[in-house]
Amino acid sequence: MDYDSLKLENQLCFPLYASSRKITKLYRPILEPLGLTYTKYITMMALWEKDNVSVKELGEKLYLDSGTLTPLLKKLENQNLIIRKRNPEDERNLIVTLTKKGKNLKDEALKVPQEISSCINISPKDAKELHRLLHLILKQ
Amino acid sequence: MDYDSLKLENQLCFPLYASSRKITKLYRPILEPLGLTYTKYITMMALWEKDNVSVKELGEKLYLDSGTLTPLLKKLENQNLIIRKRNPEDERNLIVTLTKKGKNLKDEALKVPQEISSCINISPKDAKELHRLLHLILKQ
DNA sequence: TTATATTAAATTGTGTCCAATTTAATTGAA
DNA sequence: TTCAATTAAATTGGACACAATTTAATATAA
Repeated sequence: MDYDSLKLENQLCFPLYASSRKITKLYRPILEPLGLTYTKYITMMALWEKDNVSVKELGEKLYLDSGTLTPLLKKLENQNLIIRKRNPEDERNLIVTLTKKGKNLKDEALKVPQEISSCINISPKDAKELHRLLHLILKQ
Repeated sequence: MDYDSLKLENQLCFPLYASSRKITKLYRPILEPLGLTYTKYITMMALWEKDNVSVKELGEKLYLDSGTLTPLLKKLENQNLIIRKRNPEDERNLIVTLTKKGKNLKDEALKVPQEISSCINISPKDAKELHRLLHLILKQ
């Protein structure tokens, strides 16, 4: 019987899972002064790219559903970073809009990618290749 | 001002995080008939490779701490897959041992990697490269 | 020896994630 | 039209993750 396929070392998902958590952990102390968690941070990144979007659209971009986003967006609203408002054209849709404070946070956030990249030791070539492979999985 | 570093598309962590969750989601329905979650599954894989290990050793292998492992191991014990026992030589250590049922589950689990790999479309070459890059991050 | 330091698990509290269900609004077919 | 389907968020409940603290056992230095 061949049990090799059950060895941790031969898994692809396990290092994916472990390294994802490892890097999220790196973000924690860097984001904490901005009042953001990692999930809040990627949500803000999505909004900095495109404002006035529905929860559905945000969820598609972030690969998250309303079960995760609804409470998260409520917290961001409590922090006065966003406003949540129903779309008058179609009240089923909730539109998320950045506040002035939310927009201004972008400048403070500029240092985050810098600090992170100084923590992760990977060559530009490897980074590009990793990026390609991850999107390969994500896009199927 | 250059905001490109804040675009989701330019992140390395974001696709890592998103694809990790995506693949964990693939495991859910496959592991469910075995009574396992993904975290339980990797814990069992570690134990199938090496039995009679402490929580600390298990945590080092899985990159998890006692805050995650303690409740998880209690559940696995309730399922009669493992036994938890203090080491008489040093009562601080808790030793985790597979039961007969836990050992037998390995044969059932053999089909899991097969089913998963049929869901993920990646060439052997790309898989090998992805494996290398993830371990590069994990090992630093 | 004995008080202090260290170590290993367990506990506590917060923040996700997600499946499944519910609620409310809109669409569409008879 | 009108009632059944569809859609978008919100809610609920269960399972992690992890920082920080606590508890208990062991090691060590004065």
